[in-house]
Amino acid sequence: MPELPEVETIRNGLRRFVLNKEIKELKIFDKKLTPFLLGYKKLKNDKILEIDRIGKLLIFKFKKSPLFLLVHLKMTGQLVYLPNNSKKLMVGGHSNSGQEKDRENFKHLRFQINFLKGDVLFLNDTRRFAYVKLVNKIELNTIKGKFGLEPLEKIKYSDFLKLLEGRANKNIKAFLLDQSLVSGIGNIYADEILFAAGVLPQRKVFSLKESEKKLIFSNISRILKLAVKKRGTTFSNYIDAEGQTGEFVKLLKVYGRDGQKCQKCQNLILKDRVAGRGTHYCPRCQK
DNA sequence: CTTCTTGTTACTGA
DNA sequence: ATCAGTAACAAGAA
Repeated sequence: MPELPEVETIRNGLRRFVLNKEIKELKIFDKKLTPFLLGYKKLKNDKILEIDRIGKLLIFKFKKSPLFLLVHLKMTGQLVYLPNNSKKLMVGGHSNSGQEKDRENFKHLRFQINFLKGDVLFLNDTRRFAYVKLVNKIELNTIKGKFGLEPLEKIKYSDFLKLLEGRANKNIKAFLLDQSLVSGIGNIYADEILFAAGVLPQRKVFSLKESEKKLIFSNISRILKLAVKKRGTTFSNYIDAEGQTGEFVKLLKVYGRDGQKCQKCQNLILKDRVAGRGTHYCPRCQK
C-alpha cells in the first residue's frame, strides 16, 4: 500500500545509505523479473548516483550506466537495506510487525543488490506485483509522460481546473486515483483528502462547486506533505529508515475507521465501494 | 470453504 | 472518446 508519502519516505531513507556505494553483484531470485532486467549485469562496479521519484515510482540513476532502474512496490513490495555485518533491518516498505527483523524474516526475496563492503539492498514482495525494470532514457521519458501533476511540487490551480474540466463525468474519487491526472494518490489518501475537503467520494466532477474544487486542490498538497512529514502511514506495519512506524496513521480520519464515530461530528463513518475500491467517508461532514 | 484486500492494466459494454 | 465495472495479477488474512 505504499502511496506517495511512503515511497518518498523510503526514498529519503535509502538515499542516505546507498548513494555512491559500489555495486558488487546483482541477483534475480524471481524469474518473472528476468525479462525486465536484460543487461543488468552491466551495473556491476557501477554506483547509484541518485534516487528520484515520480508518483509512486522510484527511479535509480547510475554513475556510469545510461540506464535507469525503476522500482514500483505496488501493494506488498518492500525495499530493504541491510548494512554490513548486521542483521538488523534498516529500511523497509511493509513488514509484518514493527519489531526488528533479520534477513530470515523476508521470505519473498525477488531481487538483490550486493554492495562492495557487504551491505545489501533487496526487494521483498509477498504477492509479486512489484517490479524492477531497467529502461533507457527514451523509455523513461515515455513512462514519465504518463504521470499527472506531482503534488509535492508547485501545482497551479488553473492546471488542476483544466484536468477537472476534461473529466466531468468521472466521480471525484476515481479522478484522484487516476495516476495520469494527479500522481501518487492511492486509496488511503484519496479518502483522507476528500474528508478534509468535505466532499463525498461518489460526487461527479461536474457537480463540484468552485469552493469544493478549491478545497480538494489545497488538501491534495496539504495532506500529502503532512504525511511525508509524518513518515507515511503505517497500516500494514510499514517501517521507515529508523525502523519507526509511520505516524500519519494517528491522523487518519476516515480510512479504516468504518463503524467508528467521526471525530468531527460523532456520526458513524461508512464504507462503500466507489471506483472499485473500499471507500470510507463521513455522510454528515462530506456533502 | 469463501471473501476481501491494495496498484495497475486490460478488457468489455454502455 | 469517456466512463464504470470487472478480471487479472498472487498471496495471505479473516
